[in-house]
Amino acid sequence: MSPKTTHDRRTPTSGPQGVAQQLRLDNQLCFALYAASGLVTRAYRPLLEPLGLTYPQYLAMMALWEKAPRTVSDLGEALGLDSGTLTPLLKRMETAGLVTRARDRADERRVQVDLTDRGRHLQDQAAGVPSALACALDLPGEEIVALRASLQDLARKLRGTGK
Amino acid sequence: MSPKTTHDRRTPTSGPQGVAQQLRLDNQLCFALYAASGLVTRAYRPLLEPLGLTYPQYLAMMALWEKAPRTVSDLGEALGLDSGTLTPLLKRMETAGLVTRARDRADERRVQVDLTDRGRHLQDQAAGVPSALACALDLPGEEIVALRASLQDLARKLRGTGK
DNA sequence: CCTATTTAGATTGCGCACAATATGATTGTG
DNA sequence: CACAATCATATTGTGCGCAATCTAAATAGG
Repeated sequence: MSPKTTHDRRTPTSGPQGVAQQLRLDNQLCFALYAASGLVTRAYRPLLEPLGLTYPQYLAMMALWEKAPRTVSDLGEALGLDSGTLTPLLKRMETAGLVTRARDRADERRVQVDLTDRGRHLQDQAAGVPSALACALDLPGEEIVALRASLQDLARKLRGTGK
Repeated sequence: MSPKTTHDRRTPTSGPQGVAQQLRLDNQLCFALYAASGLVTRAYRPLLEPLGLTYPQYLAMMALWEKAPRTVSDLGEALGLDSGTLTPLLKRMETAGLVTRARDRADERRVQVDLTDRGRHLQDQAAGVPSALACALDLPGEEIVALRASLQDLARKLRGTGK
């Protein structure tokens, strides 16, 4: 939290017309990120609908396929979501028969989320999803790697300042 | 995490360990995008709160600062949002005194959204937001440009397949 | 003209997403 | 042991975001 910031003098776009230019949607990295993220979620929808999953649920399943059982907060840390989002999401997945939720015997504050057989089995059906989407993205492999690295770099920096 | 490829198993683009490896969160460009987008929205929150705006509302204001009045669908096209999202969002902004919504006299199906004086004035107060966030991102200018270009490229490709 | 189709928004219902708050379990301290 | 502080999760309220559906206005075709 810097008290007074004077960083608006360093860009070549500052000045009388600078502000309006900076506030243009097309010039904003952040809007490009927002728009691309929404488009990707939409692109997943038809692929995930046969599996009965939404995109955030699919991400939660991926986290569980990597490691289960795990606690709600562990899952939240992996996904960058809090309990206010995860609790209802996991309840829906429990209703769908994909996961179980049970209080940890050793520490009753925790809830252990585990996969059901059906949830585990879903991984086989999801096997084709990443490549199907990669196909829709139609980006060269190097660019995917570079883009992912840039985004992870950005995320790392924001995580530092955020919390 | 060596990017070395081994034998193909079932999928055409299988990675080092096959399906399980492809379904790892960290290997997914899409999750990197999802996570980064959420982090950026969170990073904007404290900057926009003094202006009384949420992040999507801020994007809508930017679109209106570029051109106003404009119709709901025109705004929706610029932002990649539909009327189900925009109608309540614009109503909240109307309640906040930032915009007006009025049926087009010439074509009563359309609703023209325009800025109020207060809405126009807000642009001055928002002038420091992009640079403050750029500061938080802490990315070299070239990388921002490259990242934005990659995201826009990706968005263009997805827009083609989506609709 | 007069109906049929198309178009622009609004509405409804569901699912994230998060801040603020509440609840109950565990840990720390005297 | 008491009891305050902390911790993990749940709940509540607000705001996106979209599919499906509805309404009214504009346009097309006969």
